[in-house]
Amino acid sequence: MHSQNLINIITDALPNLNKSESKVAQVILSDPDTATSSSIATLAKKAGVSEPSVNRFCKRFDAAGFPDFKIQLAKALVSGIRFVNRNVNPDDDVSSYTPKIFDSTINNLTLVRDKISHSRVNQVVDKLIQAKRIYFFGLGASGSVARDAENKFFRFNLPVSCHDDVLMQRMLASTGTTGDVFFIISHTGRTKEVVEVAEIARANGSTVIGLTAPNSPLADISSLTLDVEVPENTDEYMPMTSRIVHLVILDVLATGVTLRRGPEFLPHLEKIKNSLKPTRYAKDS
Amino acid sequence: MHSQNLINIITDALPNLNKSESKVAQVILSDPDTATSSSIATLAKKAGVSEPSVNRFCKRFDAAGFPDFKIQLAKALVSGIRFVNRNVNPDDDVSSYTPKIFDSTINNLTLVRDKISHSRVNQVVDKLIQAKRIYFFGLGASGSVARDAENKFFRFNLPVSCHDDVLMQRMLASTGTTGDVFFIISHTGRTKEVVEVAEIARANGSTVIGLTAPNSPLADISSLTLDVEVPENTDEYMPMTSRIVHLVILDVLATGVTLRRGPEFLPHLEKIKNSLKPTRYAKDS
DNA sequence: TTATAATGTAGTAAATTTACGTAAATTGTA
DNA sequence: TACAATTTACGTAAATTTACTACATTATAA
Repeated sequence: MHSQNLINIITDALPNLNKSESKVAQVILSDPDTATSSSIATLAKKAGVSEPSVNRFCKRFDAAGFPDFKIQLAKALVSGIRFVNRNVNPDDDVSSYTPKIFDSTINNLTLVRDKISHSRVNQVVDKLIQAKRIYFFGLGASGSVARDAENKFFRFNLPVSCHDDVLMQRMLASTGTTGDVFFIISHTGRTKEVVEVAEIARANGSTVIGLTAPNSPLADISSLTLDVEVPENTDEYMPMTSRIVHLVILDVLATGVTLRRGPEFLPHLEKIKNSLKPTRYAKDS
Repeated sequence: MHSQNLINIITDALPNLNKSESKVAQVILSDPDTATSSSIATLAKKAGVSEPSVNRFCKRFDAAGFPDFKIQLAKALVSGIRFVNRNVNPDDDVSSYTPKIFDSTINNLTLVRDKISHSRVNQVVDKLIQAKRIYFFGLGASGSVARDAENKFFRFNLPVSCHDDVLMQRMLASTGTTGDVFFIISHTGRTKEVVEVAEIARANGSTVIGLTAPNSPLADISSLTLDVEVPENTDEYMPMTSRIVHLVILDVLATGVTLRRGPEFLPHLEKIKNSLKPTRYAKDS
């Protein structure tokens, strides 16, 4: 587990803070970057509290004092959450919105990296290894995620397929049996058709793995879920980044499967890689 | 542009430093972590120089003073750890390989974020806005990227399609005309079929935009390229992350197009979003 | 009302920075 | 090469800023 980010720690502690402590917290969270270059006096004034209150605040979060706190804060900023809440504005130009979109994606990846359940990942890898067949299902944007997953998992010499057609999904789900794994990808986990397909699959004894939002109908019906909690889009210009988190999680799963297969499996992967060589121009042309 | 790592900067400057400056540098570099929690007096003593010398050293490296320097140093330490390529080892368990894969992806996104040419992005957005038709082409893993792009760009009320079939791509390229944009996605930029398709498209006067590796055959033949330089995979267990970088760049482009369309275009996007509502279970069920 | 926790005031200690002077190094000249 | 002249490097000490401590006051809860 990654050491929990100081900013997250403060955010989590927010409800349990005293009046003046929470004033300090708010000022720091609203602009952590300037906080790292402020003196204790400046910060105290901005928060409307006394200097010792700021100092006590720092000690509450396991810092030796104010300067030490600033250093921890600076570290926390680099490790991820400096990207918090930077919306794309209608009057942004390229050099504004480009890094914002990258940062938003990076931020979500960081959050999921620190939050994802390793034991759950392990369980899913177990299921995938034991599977007689794997189906990747997704609709809309999740359709291309499913397709990408197929492209990765066929390498394991397993019967793998992906489907973005609801009727096809229904039919396959109804013919599934124990040992078949239906890996269902959905951002919201609330699309009726998708949930129904999951129900059908489970009714037939198949394993359903949901890569989706926690506490969603799809998560409830799945045998096993990989929870992806990506904050809702804050503005209409910021693209949906859950797809990308899904892809990385599938990368993790594929790596998990590869590692379980052991080193004797590597030549097989190498063979697949080499099969593409003749289709390419040589590197030093 | 993001600044380079402070530790690298100091290391690079080492030969050009004064006697006492280099003493300070050595003490800092030998144990940067304790340096971040030392006072200027401690550090000066350890280096065998006066306190103002340490202060001057800090200012030489664009810090406001010693405390500011320590903060920059702390940041550099955190980002440095992540920048080291942490390979997946055959005996890694879940809690080892999971964060490594996330970090590798995050690193690549960070690199591209800092390197991508904003003017180039702008030019591509121009072309996409003016396009009479847009075709997204990709093979293999890039096929699902192309598909994702279609899913995003159809919202702009433009004739958009995606194709992962080489023959289809050839035929479409040969029927293209001025005003058509062929957006070709390729990790290596060296797949012969893909390069040939690009050649055909250009021969017919169409615009070819390459989202691919710089200096590759595809980049050479394209009208406009978005260079993605993702370091080669260092070990066989680490998945290819260029797909993900491609997706984020497409997010950036889509945002660019949306912004150019102006706020009067938002209701159209909203309409598309709302069209999906009836397919979903309500949020508070 | 009393006890306890929370916050602020004022003073103190520590740390950092500035100003200035001396020493060292560099450059130019004889 | 030797000897200024000039620049640069460095340290001392004082000034200033910053952070912390001890104690007083206010608010809160029992």
